[in-house]
Amino acid sequence: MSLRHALLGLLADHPASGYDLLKRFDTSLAFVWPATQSQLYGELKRLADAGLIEAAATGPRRRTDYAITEAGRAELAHWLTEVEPEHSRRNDALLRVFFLWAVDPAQAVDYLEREARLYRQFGEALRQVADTVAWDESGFDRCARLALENGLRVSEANAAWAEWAAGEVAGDTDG
Amino acid sequence: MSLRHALLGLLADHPASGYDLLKRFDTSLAFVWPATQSQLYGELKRLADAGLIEAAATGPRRRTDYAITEAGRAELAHWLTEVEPEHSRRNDALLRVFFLWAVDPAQAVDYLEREARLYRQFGEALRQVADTVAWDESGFDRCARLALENGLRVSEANAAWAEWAAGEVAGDTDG
DNA sequence: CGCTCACATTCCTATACTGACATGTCAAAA
DNA sequence: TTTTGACATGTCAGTATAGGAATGTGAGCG
Repeated sequence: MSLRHALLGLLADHPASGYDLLKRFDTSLAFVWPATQSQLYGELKRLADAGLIEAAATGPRRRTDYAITEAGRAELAHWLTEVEPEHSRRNDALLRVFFLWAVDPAQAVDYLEREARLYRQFGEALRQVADTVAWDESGFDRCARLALENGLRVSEANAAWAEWAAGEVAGDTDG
Repeated sequence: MSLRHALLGLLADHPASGYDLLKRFDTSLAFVWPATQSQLYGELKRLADAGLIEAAATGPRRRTDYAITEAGRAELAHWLTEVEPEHSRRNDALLRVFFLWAVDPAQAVDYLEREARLYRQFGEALRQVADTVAWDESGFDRCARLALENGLRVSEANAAWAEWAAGEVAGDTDG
């Protein structure tokens, strides 16, 4: 149910329509919580039913701007401070590592080197974002930079690990 | 659909019943791909229908041992070498970081310090596993150790990040 | 004016996942 | 003998997620 709170968080910053929110998702939150349009509109409706947001204005093309309510802000704060985050561990790329023994060592090394490249590329992409976005000193941007730094560090750790692991597998084969 | 391939991978090692697989999941793969018993039995049935595994023996209490078929081994190798892993980014704990501006700086620092502690604890737990498991030189155990090393490095990176981020937020408040 | 494109929302199907519940078997202890 | 507990599998309802089709609106341009 994190989508629910992600939307609350964005609306706590300022009112927006479903369409706006979708774009903001794609540019900032997609790295940590991708969402599709059908999910998003459905969740907005449920949030409105629950009184956590309300339709604040309607524009052209049935555009509906939603604003967070007091109840919504309370729910957001509650989620941030009192609800234990799920440290979900689902990791497709790492799951495969458990089964690399089932293929040739050369293929295993290929896999790990490929992973290393992907992590490096991802780090590069994040660095691009860091350099090109016009960050301001708003709370949202400050926090986004903290999250981005996490991405940089974790992708670096993963890349270094994958290179090390490739060396391990290659070493076992030689020795 | 990674569960499907996780089961194939375990059965590629040696035949096992659903119950065995469930236990193996809980002890080794749960860190990267948790699965419930209902999912697991359902998937076994589908794998058998697809001809990727077959019921090899039946024991007491309706126990059914499944074995991987040649088609199953081919599918596993295909998945490992040719199917792009999903670098799923869903991260509840990091999502919250985007919205920490919505609570008091002190609460934000609390959140980040708590995260740091959790990552350190998780690293400790992994180190415990590394030290207590009787690792052998089988392919499976070697690969499991590679995966475990990933956990150690990534949790260390996350812990260091969280401590740094807590400092950043605290620094902003003072300055 | 008519065209096109970006805007904006709704609905649909299918699969994945969670958590709980239901059913039954066998071995060994009390 | 009864009971307990580990073994072993199956089903169900509810929710989450993916991905795409369908629908319609308004602004700008030739």
